[in-house]
Amino acid sequence: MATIGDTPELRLLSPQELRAWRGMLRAQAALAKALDAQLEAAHGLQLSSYEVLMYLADAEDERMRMCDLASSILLSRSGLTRLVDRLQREGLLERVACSDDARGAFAKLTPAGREKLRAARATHLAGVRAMFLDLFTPAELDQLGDCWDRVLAKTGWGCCR
Amino acid sequence: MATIGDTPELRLLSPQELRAWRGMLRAQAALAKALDAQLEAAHGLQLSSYEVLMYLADAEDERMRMCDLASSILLSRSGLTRLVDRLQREGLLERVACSDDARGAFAKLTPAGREKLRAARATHLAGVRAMFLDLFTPAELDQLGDCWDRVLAKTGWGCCR
DNA sequence: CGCTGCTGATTGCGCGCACAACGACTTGCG
DNA sequence: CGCAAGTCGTTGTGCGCGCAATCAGCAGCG
Repeated sequence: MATIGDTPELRLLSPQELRAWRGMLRAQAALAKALDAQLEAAHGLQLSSYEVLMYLADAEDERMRMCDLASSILLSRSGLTRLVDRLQREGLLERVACSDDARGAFAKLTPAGREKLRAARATHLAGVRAMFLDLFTPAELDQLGDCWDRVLAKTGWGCCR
Repeated sequence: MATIGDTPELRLLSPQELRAWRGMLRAQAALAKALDAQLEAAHGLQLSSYEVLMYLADAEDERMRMCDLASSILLSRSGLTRLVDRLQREGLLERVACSDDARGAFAKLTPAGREKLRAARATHLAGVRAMFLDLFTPAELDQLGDCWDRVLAKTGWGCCR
C-alpha cells in the first residue's frame, strides 16, 4: 500500500495496458448490449432470462435449485426469485417443490420454455460466434481461457462454487 | 443464418469455446465487483463516479461536455445527469456553462475532486494491476488488445467515438 | 423432545439506470 | 429573417437489481 501524499507522480497505465484494460470493458459492454438487443428483437427474451432457460435445459431433469441457479447466472437470490417470477408468469418454467428439503424449490422448464429456448439458442449462439468466437483461432481461444482462469483465481471468484 | 425447425441438433459450444466465453463473463463480473468494493471501502466512491473524475482529470482544463463524458463512461445522458448531480452535491465537481454553445454544460473538477481522485487513483490502479494487468506478460497484453479491437470492430462499437 | 444455529426462498425498500418526452438552443435552408 | 430539423441537457417514469429483514424448515446438541 503506497502512502498517500509522497507520490505526486503515480505510475499511470501504459498505452498497452490501457488498451488491454479499457478494451475489455468496452468490448464486454458492447457484446452484452448487442447480444441482449438481438435476443430481445428476435424472441422478446432478455439475456438474463435466456441464461436461466439455458442452465435449466442443460441440467438433469431440466430443473435446478433456486440457489444453484442464482450462483450460476451470477445473480443474487432475491434477483433470481423475481426473474423466475417473470418467467413463470410467461409460462416458460414452473416452480416444483423439493421433496428432500421442504425449504427448497426447483425451477423446472416447461415444454413452452424448452421450445422457446430451442429457438432462442440458435440466435444467441450465432451471435456469440459471429461477434466473439469466430474472431479467434482455437489457439487464441485457449489463451483467452487461460487468461480468465488466472483472473478468476486471483479475484477469488467472489462467491460459492 | 440457419433456418429454424430443421436442425434439432444444433451445434453447441465446445469446451474451449465455453471456457473462453463464460470465463470472460465471469472474470469481468468478478473484476468489476472486486474493484468497486475496494474503491467503495477505501474512499466511499463508486466505480462509475471514479471514472467520471478520472476522465475529467485527464481532460484539458479538467472539464468535459456532458455528452462526451456520457459516451466515454458508457452511460446514457440521463444517467450521467444524475451521476453528475451526486458528484456535484459531494463537491467533487461543478457545472460550468459553455460559452460556445448555450445548450451545453461542462462538468469541471473541483480541487476537492482532484484530491479525491488522486487518492482513489492509487487504490484503483493498484487493484487493476493486481487483479488483471500483472497477470499477463506484455506480449499477452498486446494480444488481448488485439482481441478487443476485433470485437469492437465487429460489434460496431455500439455508438459514437 | 426442545432449544439453538444455520440455510433456502421470499419480501420491503432504496438505488442506479435506460427510455421517452420536454424545453432551450443551434444549424441549415429557402 | 423565419422556419424546420437536429442536438444538448434535464426530468418523469418504470424496471431490474442488491441488501437486509423475515419466515419456514433442517441439523446438531443435551
